[in-house]
Amino acid sequence: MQRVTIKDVAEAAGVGVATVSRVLSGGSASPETRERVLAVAAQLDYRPSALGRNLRQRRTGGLGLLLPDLTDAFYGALAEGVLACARAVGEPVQVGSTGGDPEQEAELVGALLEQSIDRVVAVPSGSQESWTPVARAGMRVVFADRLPEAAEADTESLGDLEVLDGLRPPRRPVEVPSVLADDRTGMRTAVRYLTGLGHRRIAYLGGAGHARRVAAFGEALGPLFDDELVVLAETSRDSAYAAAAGLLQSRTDLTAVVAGGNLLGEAALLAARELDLRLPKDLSLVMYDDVPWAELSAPPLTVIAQPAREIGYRAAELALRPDLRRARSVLLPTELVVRGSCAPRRSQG
Amino acid sequence: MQRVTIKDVAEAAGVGVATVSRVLSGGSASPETRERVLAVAAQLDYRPSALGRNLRQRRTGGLGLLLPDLTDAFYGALAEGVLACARAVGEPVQVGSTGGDPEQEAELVGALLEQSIDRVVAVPSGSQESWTPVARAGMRVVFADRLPEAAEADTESLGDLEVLDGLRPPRRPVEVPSVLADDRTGMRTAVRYLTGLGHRRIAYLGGAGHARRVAAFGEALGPLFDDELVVLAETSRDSAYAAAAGLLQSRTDLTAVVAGGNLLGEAALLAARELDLRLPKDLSLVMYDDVPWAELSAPPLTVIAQPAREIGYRAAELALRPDLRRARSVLLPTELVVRGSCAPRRSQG
DNA sequence: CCCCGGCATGGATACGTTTTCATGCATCTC
DNA sequence: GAGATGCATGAAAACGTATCCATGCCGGGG
Repeated sequence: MQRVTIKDVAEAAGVGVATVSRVLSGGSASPETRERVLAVAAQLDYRPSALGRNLRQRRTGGLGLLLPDLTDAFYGALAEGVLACARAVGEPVQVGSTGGDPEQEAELVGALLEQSIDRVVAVPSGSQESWTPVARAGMRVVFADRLPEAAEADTESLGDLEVLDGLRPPRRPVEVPSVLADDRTGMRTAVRYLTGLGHRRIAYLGGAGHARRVAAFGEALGPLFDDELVVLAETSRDSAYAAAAGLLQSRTDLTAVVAGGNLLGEAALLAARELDLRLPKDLSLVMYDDVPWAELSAPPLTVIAQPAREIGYRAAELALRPDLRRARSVLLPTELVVRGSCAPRRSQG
Repeated sequence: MQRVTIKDVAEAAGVGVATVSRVLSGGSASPETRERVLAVAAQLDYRPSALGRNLRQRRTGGLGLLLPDLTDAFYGALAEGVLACARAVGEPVQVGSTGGDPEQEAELVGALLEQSIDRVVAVPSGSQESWTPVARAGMRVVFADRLPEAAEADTESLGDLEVLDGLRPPRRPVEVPSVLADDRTGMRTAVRYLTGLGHRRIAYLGGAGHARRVAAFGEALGPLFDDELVVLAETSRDSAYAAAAGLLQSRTDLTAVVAGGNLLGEAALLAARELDLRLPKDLSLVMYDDVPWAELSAPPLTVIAQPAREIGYRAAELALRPDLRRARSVLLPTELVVRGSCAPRRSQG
């Protein structure tokens, strides 16, 4: 199983390897030479080896994609978007599933580094501090769906920062472009919808990395906000269920829940059923992500639709297209799709 | 942004590059040298470049994964299995989504070839004829979930084959291992369950590449089989819905449907609702794939559960682990999970 | 004492490509 | 017509690694 190399083509065509390379990569060559080389290459079924090219150019083409969980329909759709864009520009994509674990994420980033893959779209699980170095190291990162959160204010690390600031001029922060759904208005729409139905005790059932949404939730609720009604789960169905069950069980006064993802919506539905809470009579539910089954569940779910596929596509575009080099971040609109899982708050009793 | 190379490490440690390479890849070296090299490498934060290694070894590590659609929960879970196994052995995986289109699949295989990635797990969309050459070319292929189908008997290509057979001794077929769910017993269980409930007109709503399932369906149904009650859709939600709607609309005599995948189940549910068919009173439905929402839909769906994640994991194992080189194919059990979408056939009326 | 085997080591080579640079030829300009 | 300009072309270098092979050292056996 000998591979046909550029050298073989060159010999067969009676030209130098440089000429073959030029012809194949669009450089200049005389028409007759070009034609001959192309003919020979086609006849030998020559395929340039990405290995040689990559080594020479000190970089691997292609795109890394890091996300928490392909089992989550939202990320599945997002991934499809990324793949679609990558295919459009002819780049391969290497996928890693982090399980929401910063350590695994770091490992996967390391693997990309090792492969000299220098473009990545990521749904980040790690902290901002863990991403800054990789962006600064020259990797072209695009965040999708959410931004990494600052590590919790650790006095020691703060001290470090101050020392560093004293020694060197403050480094300008690395600009990492991102493609996000507009959580602010999305959340506001949902919350207003619920408050409009008379709900006052509204909970947010979220996941790790939902700081922005929680903030938006708080902002939208205003004085009604009660931080005990915000529950964050890990990136797993079990954890989501535990969080949902815990929330519904401990806070019997709440009348509405916003689930920050389709896994969390699933969990809420399951937990509610377990506790014999009827939707929408006993509990109103708004779920993030307009997954196909939202329409099929009992009751059909009112959802905040995010353009998952487009988020992925745009993010990949930002990462791959050189003409978007200096591109800024993108905020995509969401849409409240009203179905049957919300009802006016029934009078106490 | 200069990369630290093995040469840098060698110089810093005062040894030759060969020694560094040996130490890092487990070759023999004196203990003190080894220690020094490792220390220097760690201190310089040296990461071997996959580029150099790959070129030298004329092969890229890693695994290709080709499947029809990441939006399909079944393939999402399968992909998670593949990724889990790959991570366990430290190999990156390159994912391509074919959309069920043989042409795109071929293109993606080409991309893998170009990258010198020589191991792939595939949910094949192309014909057997399109896969044989790639397996024969030395790529280590493992089929997951289904096998490629023989191209439809085309007289011309048959002629070609005969000519070739005349010229050379028949080539032994390439053994491509596979990891499949046991469609035969799975389907039989489902069909028996439905016939046991009194159903006689049972349809199979399948997708492309479901030849094996159709065969199993026919076998299980025996004399009740009616090939007009087998409908195959393309790999898309639209196509699935069209097929489902067409089936339910044209064959009002049928009382039960087996949907060959969760997308098809979705479609059947949607179409039934559109036609005001109530489940399970007017129509019984068994769906392949125990997706999380099966429990949440109205009614909860009776499903044939396939171990999607394990299928992926085992397939990746077969592709990646060298000690399984001569491994044969694997058949994994399915399970009928009875919920609420099937009922006894109501007496004609 | 000498030779030989074993082992640690480093130099050199090859992997397949792109790109730089020099060369040669032809055409254009004054 | 001579020098200048342009273009097509090929030789060679470089990318970072693994491996072959030769070298030198050591110790043990004859």
